[in-house]
Amino acid sequence: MRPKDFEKEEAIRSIALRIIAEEGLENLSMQKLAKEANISPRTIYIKYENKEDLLIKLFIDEVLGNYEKAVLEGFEETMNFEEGVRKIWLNTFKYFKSNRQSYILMQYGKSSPLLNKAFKERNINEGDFFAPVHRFLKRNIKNGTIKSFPIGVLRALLFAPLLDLSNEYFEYKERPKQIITEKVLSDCCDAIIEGIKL
Amino acid sequence: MRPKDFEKEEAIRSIALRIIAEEGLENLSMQKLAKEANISPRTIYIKYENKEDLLIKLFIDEVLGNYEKAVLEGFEETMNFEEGVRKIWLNTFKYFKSNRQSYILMQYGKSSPLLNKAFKERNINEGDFFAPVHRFLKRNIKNGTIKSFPIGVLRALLFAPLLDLSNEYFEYKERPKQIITEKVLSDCCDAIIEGIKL
DNA sequence: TTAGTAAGTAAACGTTTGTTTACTATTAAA
DNA sequence: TTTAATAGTAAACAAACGTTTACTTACTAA
Repeated sequence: MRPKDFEKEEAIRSIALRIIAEEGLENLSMQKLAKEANISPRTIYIKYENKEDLLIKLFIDEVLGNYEKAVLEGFEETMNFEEGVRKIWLNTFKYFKSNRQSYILMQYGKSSPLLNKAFKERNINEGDFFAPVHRFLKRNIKNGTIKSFPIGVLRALLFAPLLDLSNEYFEYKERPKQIITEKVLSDCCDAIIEGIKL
Repeated sequence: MRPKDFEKEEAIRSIALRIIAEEGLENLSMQKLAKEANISPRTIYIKYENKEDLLIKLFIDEVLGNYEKAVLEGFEETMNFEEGVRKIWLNTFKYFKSNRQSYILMQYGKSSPLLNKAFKERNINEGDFFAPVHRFLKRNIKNGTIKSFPIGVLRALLFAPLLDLSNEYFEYKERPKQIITEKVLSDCCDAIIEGIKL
């Protein structure tokens, strides 16, 4: 049996992500994707059932998976609250900083009816990702270290501004005076921690 | 001269928004839009140059415009810091609560290459929206009421969690126990204000 | 009352869409 | 060296795409 060519599989994924991020999902077609990857359209259908299947697997495996891995690098749920939150903040910002594609796809995931549908069908909920962070937060509530908000609310308060800050970084990237310096980022993190601690 | 039928114009806009929010931008076609609005495709081209023009005007006028109006209702830039921030929080949440479509389109706007391109071409920047809020924030920095972050950073810290909280509200809407109660929302607002005040 | 004009329609334009058919290439196992 | 099976290709399919052409309708100003 002829073995799969994993280089082709990788090409399909990376080129698809590039087109979505740079030209928008509405401009991703199977034929365009095949052409840019130098393969026949049929080859995509060997690896994915159809376009919807491709998009969903792309998002769950590549976007969410890589994001989670980058964010949790070096994070231990036994860290103290300040240390843990700061670690996640720096990891997240570092990841998006060198990876604008992921930022765009992440935002896209929040609004896409297709992906929301897929998540419901597969019974995937947000708690399945970042489980160590959730346990970390729960422990710190029990400890009495932080205010007792529902997990989803804590996640919003602690990490939602990060996506906007990453975007702010891109907006001003070409300008002479960088706005999101390490100091600003660190001060932001402090401000948020301050408001959430008991 | 035969006058424009404004009901048709309104139908085009509201149906287009519905399709984008419920089925995704990739499923909005001019023919589908015309069919659902009970008009000829040609009629859309009387009111908009092409599909891109329709999408951009739709987003700037309907989505951003209505959002700004709802958020600023009853807000005065002379309010004191806590009062002003709380007003915006409650307005925003109330708006998204009864208007999930806008939430989805708002998120879409953040990721869409098409809209980002349009903003650059037209020299629209975020400062053009919510000017009263920006002046309000600047005054409170000068006052020494709050920490001296760049405006874009303050905006992220103060208002970014709101979008996620609105989504959290939807996620749990059908469940017996509501998570985002008025009390939780108010406590969140307090926590953020606490971290930002000097 | 009528002439002029923009609004609107029905139907079609050439392209591109997602996907499939019919075929060839490449490899592991027998 | 042959066999069986999957990977991959080139070309095509009907359907849908954005947009336009040719025409009709409805109203205003003269």
